Amino acid sequence: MVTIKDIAKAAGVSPSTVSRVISNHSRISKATTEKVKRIMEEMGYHPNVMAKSLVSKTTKTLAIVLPRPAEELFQDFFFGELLRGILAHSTKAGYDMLLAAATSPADEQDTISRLVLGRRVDGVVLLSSRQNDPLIKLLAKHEFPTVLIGRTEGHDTIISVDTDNVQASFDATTHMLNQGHTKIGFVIGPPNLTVSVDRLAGYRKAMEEAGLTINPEWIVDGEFLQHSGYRAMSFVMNIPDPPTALIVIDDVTAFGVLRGLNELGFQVPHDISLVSFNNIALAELASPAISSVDISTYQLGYTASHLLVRRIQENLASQARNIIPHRLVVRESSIKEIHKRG
Amino acid sequence: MVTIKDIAKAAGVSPSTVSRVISNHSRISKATTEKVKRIMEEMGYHPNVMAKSLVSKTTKTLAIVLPRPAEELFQDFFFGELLRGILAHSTKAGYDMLLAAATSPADEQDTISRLVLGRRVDGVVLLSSRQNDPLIKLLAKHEFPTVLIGRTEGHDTIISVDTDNVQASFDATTHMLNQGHTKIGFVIGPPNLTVSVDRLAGYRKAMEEAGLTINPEWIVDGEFLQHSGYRAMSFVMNIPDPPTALIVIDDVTAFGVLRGLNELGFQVPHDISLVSFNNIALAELASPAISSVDISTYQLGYTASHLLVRRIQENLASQARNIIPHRLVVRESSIKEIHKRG
DNA sequence: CTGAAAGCGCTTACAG
DNA sequence: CTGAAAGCGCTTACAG
Repeated sequence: MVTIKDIAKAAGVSPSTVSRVISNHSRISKATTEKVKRIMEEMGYHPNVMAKSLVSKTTKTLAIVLPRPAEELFQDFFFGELLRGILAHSTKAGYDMLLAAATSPADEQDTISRLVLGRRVDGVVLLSSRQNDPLIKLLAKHEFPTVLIGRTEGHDTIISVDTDNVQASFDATTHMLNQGHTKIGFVIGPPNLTVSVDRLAGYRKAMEEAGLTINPEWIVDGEFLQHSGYRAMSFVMNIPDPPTALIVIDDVTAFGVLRGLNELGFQVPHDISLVSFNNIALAELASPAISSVDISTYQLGYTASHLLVRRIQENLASQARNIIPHRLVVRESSIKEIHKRG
Repeated sequence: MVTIKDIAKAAGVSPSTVSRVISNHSRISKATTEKVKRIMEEMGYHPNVMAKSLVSKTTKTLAIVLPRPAEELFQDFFFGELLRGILAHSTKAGYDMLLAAATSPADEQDTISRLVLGRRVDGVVLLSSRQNDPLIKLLAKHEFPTVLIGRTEGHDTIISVDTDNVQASFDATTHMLNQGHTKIGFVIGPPNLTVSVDRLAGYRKAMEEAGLTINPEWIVDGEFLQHSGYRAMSFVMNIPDPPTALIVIDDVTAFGVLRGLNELGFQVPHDISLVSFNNIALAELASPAISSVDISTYQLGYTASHLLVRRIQENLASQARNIIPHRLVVRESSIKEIHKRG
C-alpha cells in the first residue's frame, strides 16, 4: 500500500505538500504539482478513504434504509428504478451509497445507530413510510440529515419526497368517472402504509365530489390477491351490484386482479375496467396493457439524493414536503374502445 | 461526539482499557468491564467506524457493482430478491454493503479503483457477467477478493456463483419435447451476456440430442420485444413452418411475447406453448401463468456473500465455480390441459 | 489486569 | 510556496 509519505519521499517534498497537491490547494507551484502528480501516477497512489474520513469528519457516504422484507413487496418492482435515480445523483455529487437492511425492528434500530452515531454515513435515505416509524423518531432526535421517500405523520420537519397520492388517486378515479363509470371499486393495500391510506382517500374524495355513494363491498382487500386473486375477484364480481371499474393500489396487485378476472371469464376492459399505480415496466406488457399512474420513480430517487446532499452540504432546511408530479398513462385496461394494431 | 477518551476519563481508566472492554478482550477484570460498559451506556458512546477501520485495515464493507443501466434491464425484476439474499448473509456476517454504479465504462474503472485501491471495501460482488469484462481483469490483477454472480470467460480463477444455464435451458427444452413439441423456437437476449449464450446453447443441445433440426427462423430476437412484441411475433408466426413452442430468455421478455401473441389472436398454450427463465414473482400472475425455470435468486445472492466473506476472512480459495440448483416450475403456459379452478 | 506510547494515513493551522 | 507538528479516534505490542 503506497501512502502519502512514500510519495513525499520519492518526490523530495513533505507529506503536507503531497496532501495539498491532492486537494488542489491553491498556493502550490506548478512544478511541484506536476512532479508530485507524475510520481503518484507512477507509484499507483490511491488515497486511503478511511484516513481522510477520520480527519475530515465526513464520510461522503449516504445510507439507504430498506423497508423490512415482505413489508412492501410491491416496491421490488420499482426499486431498481428508484435506486438508479438515487445513484445517478449521489454518484454525480461524489457520494457512495450504503445499503442497510434489517430483519427485525430492534435490528433496524441497532443498524441505524451504528451507521449514524458511529459516523459511518453523512445522511440517510429512508424508503419505508410506515405510520409512526421509530427510525424517523431516532433520526429526528439526533437532527441527522435524513430524507424520506414517502410520507409520514407526526414529523412535519423531516424532509420528504413523495407523490401526491391523494391527488393521484383522485385523478385515476376521475378518469374512470369520465369513462362513464359510476360503480367504481378499490383494491386496497396494507393499511399501515401511508400510500395505501392516501390512495384510498383520493378515491373516496373523487367519488364523493361526483355525488356517488361507495358500496362497501366494492372495497377489496388486495393483500390476499397474490395467491388468490381468483377468490377475491370472485367475491366482488358476484355481489348483487358489482363494480364496473376498479382502482388498484399498485401494478403488481393489478396483475393479480387481472389474473383473477381472467380465470373467472371476465374480459378487461369490456366487462370491467382497471387502473393502477406506479407504472412499472411490465404494466404496458400486460394483456391488456394496464393503465397506470406514473409516479416518476427515477425522479423520486434523484430528488431524494439531491435534497439530502443539499441538506448535508449547505445545512439548508429545504421545505419539508417535496412533491414529484405524477401522470396517468392510459392504456387498454381502462378504455372501452380498443384499436388493435395490424 | 463522545470518544473513547471521554469514557476513559469518566471511568478513571486509560483509553486502552476502554478499547479492550469494547473488543471483549480477555484479561480485563469484571469490575472494570462493568463500570466502563455502564458509562458507555450513560454517555451514549458509539465507536467511530472510520477510526477503527484505519488501524484495523479492514472496513467490514463489501461493494456491489451494478451492471450499467439498460444493459441488463431484466435484472431489475429479480434484483430485489438478489439483494435480499446478499444482505441477509452480509448483515449476519457483520458486513455493510456499498452500492456502486457507473454510467460509463471509464467511470466504472474509476469507481472500482477508488473503492478497491482506496481500501474502502474488503471485497466486491460483481453482478454483470459480460464477456471480457475489464473490471474482472482489474480485480484479478490486484488479487482483490471478488465474487461474480454469473459466468465469465478467460478468468477461471475468479470465484463465481451461477446457475447452470446450459442445463437449465436443456431442461426447459426437454420439458417442451416431453409435451410432444418438435418445432421449438427460442427468443434470445443480448448476445454479449453469457446467460444468453448459455441458454441458447442448452436449447440447441436438447434439440440436437432429440434428433431435431432447428429452423433458423425459429430464433427470434427478444431485444426488440419490449415495444414491438407484436411485430416480432407476427414474423415468426407467419413463416411457413411456425414453432409450436417457445423457450424465452427471461420472464420479462416472456411478458412481451405473451402480449404479442395475444394481439395476434394466438392462444397460449393452445396455439403455442411458452417457458421462460428466472421465475420472477409476476410470472405466476400472468394470464396464463408462465412456466419458468426458478434459479433460486435469493440463494444466489446469499451464497455470493457467503463465499466472499469466507475468501476475505480465511483467505480460502474456494472452488471457482459454484452452481446453485435450478428447478422448472411448470404452469399453464406450457401445458395443454388447463384445469381451471372453481 | 492495566497504562503509556506509538502508529494507522491523512489534513490543517501555524510559521516561515 | 512549503514544512514541522499536532491531531482525527482508535488499536496493540510492550512493559509492568
